[in-house]
Amino acid sequence: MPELPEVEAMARIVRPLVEGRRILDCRVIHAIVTAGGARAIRRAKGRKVVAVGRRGKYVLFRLDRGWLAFHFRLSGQIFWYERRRPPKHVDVALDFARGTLGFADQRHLGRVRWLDRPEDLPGIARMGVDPLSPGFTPERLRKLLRGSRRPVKLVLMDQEKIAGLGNIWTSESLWRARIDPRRRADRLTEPETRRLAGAVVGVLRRALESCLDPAPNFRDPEWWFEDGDRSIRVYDREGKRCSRCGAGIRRVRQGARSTYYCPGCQT
DNA sequence: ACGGAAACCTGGACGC
DNA sequence: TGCGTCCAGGTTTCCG
Repeated sequence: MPELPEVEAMARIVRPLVEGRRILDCRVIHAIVTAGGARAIRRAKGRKVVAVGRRGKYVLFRLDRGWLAFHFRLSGQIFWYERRRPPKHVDVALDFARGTLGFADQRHLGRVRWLDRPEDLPGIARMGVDPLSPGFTPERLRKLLRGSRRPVKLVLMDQEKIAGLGNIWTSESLWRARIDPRRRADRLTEPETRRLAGAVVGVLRRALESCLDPAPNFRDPEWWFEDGDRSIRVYDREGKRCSRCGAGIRRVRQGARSTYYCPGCQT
């Protein structure tokens, strides 16, 4: 489920728990999340976590030798607990001196990988620009959009172009920029592109703030990001009133998934 | 190269 | 209550 803001929040909250600490043991409970790399994952045993970061929707642990990459897909989660009292659905557990970090995914779609270098993962090697980095400028976005005849929504979600946007925050960004998600990417005007770039950054910053306040509590087996104050204007609001113009929010299918937009003010 | 659709899993919501 | 169907915020793979 998590997109860039949620993943960034998870990286920040997990950082003080594991950075500088040694992984005393690495246990694979459900090998499916290692995508055939269960053996490799266990190499993390005995390694020290040097740094915690995020690339796109990945959380990366840089170890004193090698890397661990976590991807949450739709339902992946992180827990912090006492080794002998694990929460449900933990697939990979990293034991530290002062606690255990669990990667859990009820649906088993998430992935944990051991890597020599982050670029060994194609999804990371081919990753596009991070929308919260200085490299994400209106000019950069313009170049990305100019090269595609696809609907602008699908281009924004293409991780090889822009890394970190998913279905929710893409819909929200387009609403904020007042652009119809079905528009052909290469037909956006320059002012629209500038507006869109600003909207993406604004939406993600605000979402990150709300993901951090209140911050997720990995010790709580029920934790999840607060949905209430996430400033959602169109996502999952089909039939409800647009807060800007009062028209009814619509849902359409794009790339086999739902897009929400306001037909009144997104043109 | 590009775009579309299916596959990967499980559980929840909904209609009958 | 039970059953079937559809849906889910992501990514990879396959196919035309």
